[in-house]
Amino acid sequence: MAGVSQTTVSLVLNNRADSEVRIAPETRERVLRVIRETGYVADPVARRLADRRNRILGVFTYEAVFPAASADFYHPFLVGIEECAEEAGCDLLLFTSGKAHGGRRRIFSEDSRVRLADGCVLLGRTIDRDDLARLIAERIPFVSVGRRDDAGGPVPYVGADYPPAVRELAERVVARGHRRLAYVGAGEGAESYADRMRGFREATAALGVEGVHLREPRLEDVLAAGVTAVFVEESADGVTLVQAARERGMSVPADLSVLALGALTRPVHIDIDFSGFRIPRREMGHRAVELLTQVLERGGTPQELLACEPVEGSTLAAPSGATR
Amino acid sequence: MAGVSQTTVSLVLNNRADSEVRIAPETRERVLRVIRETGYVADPVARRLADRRNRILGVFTYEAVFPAASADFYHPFLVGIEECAEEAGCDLLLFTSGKAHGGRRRIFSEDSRVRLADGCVLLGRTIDRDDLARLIAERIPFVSVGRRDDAGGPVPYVGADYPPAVRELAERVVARGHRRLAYVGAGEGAESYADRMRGFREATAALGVEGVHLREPRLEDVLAAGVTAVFVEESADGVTLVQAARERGMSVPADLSVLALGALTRPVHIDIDFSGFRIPRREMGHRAVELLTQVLERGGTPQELLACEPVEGSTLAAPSGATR
DNA sequence: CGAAGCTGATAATGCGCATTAGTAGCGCGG
DNA sequence: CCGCGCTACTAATGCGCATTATCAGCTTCG
Repeated sequence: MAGVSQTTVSLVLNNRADSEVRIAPETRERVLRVIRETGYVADPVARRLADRRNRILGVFTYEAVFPAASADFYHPFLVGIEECAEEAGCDLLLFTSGKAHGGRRRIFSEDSRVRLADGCVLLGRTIDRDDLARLIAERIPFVSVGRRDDAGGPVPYVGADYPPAVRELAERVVARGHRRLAYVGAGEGAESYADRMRGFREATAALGVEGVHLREPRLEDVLAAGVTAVFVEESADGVTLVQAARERGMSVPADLSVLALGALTRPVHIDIDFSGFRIPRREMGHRAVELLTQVLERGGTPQELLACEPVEGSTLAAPSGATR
Repeated sequence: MAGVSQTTVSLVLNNRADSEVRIAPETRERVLRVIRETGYVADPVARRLADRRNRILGVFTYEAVFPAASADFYHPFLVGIEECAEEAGCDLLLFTSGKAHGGRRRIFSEDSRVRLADGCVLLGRTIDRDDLARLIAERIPFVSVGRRDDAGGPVPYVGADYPPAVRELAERVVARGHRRLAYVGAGEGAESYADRMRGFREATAALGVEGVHLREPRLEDVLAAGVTAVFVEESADGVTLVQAARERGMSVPADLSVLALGALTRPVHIDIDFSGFRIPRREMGHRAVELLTQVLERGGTPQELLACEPVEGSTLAAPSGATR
């Protein structure tokens, strides 16, 4: 329509004005006019095929992203991710098609589309080690939200810095007079759990107080252990304990302090203002995309830990028989 | 690696067993083995370029999808969309890159990527008419969530059926003894607003009662109009009115009934159990994707309205001076 | 006045796949 | 022993773009 070759259109479209390439102003204008009139837009697919870049960032989650179940937990990450993607002028591709394979989503499924994106962000409490190893081996650019142990090589991530957060929390707790603390939760499995547990162990050791590990949120166990403050890995467990305590006529935090370590991945009606700390979820999502774009441009394997913000809350008090 | 041509690999990969194509079992097995060993996956981009189909559905929203502001409102739609996309084995592409152009996102921006997806779902209270017209003109498959007026042709959509919902609600209200009702809100601009208003007008006419239209949620205006029941287009306005009424010493619903017409697009701390109806948001999202896949296969311009479910709530009562 | 230099554009190529049009190899009938 | 019909593959082509190499037309300079 403009009487020029496809090459010229491509040149004009991409606004190439290098010294290498020259386009007469009038020709350029003519092409632009036709583009405006027809509203032509280059097919992003072909574009991507040709220049191996499409400004699409993939987002892979092991759990469904939206479903109410874990929505409250994942939502903030996504807010950060979308925020940064918009700033970077990228679209987001949600890998929702990875049919649950054996009850669990896998990145590399039958007909994986990971490669469609320039790179991707991984979200989830745990991520399949084999998938991680393969991402690294195949040099697919990605950044994990949440620290990950090496998987056949260092994994790029943006995590929450749990150990210091748990330590500081423990200091606050011990400063209130508590001497026997408990950690409730698995303390392993996911890196985030292991990190919390590590912080707990380090803290009790450094502060010279007792540290008990209980896998299940059973109040009897807590009481039997003579513990006055409980660190719950999952806030949902905290809710369980608080309710059990109240039913038993105990008062929180007067008779038992409960500290939440940030996570709330299980759906639960919660109206308890837990003392503990806040995982900087939005910031993590945002930073993950930032690092991903950086990886795409310059490569590398960035690893960052973001600090958790202490939350005063109302479930921490001095132990009942405290003698300051 | 398998000693066969690219064509053969393609054939095996796509599991083509037509009568047209034949592959010796042993050859097929050999290729499959190599595929398993190397973990090869076909590049979805090239695939899309070659067969013009990539099982990616675009989602365009005029407001940011996740941000807390309107999150509570859009979230349910997305839940439904993701749900159905997963069932259909499609990935979702969120067009987040449509930089706010004049404060508002546009589908066809500088470098639009709409075409990357097989088709797309549109979300938002209002959608630019020109964008709609262009989608139709360019035959880009799409389905709008929310009814839309024609835009140079019929628009495919899944909407909420407001008129009957508002009428039924009005009947409940009138049955309680109310004779002077008010509609608070724009009543125009977006189709969803116009539809509510239409239902309101039809209802008051059919029921033979007074129907006042107030654009702003000002309690004085409501009282001045001698109205006993208010239909609020936006729940946020309902909150405003209820608070104003309470500050004035009035009781809701004893002194004033407030009916919410489903929408809550503005962020507001709400703990009022409004009487009114529920927009089937999740269902709309789900159905939109369903229709989109249908359009992709067979074409057409489906238009559907889903019923709103009545919500009993606690802001509807007989008017104070009711004489049944 | 011919060659070198520059300008402004184009033909050709490749990206990784699906698809179409063949084409070897082989058994079999005549 | 030639040709026909099958089977089981492969060569070639196109998708829509970015990129590279190339080229035609003009200036300018010696």
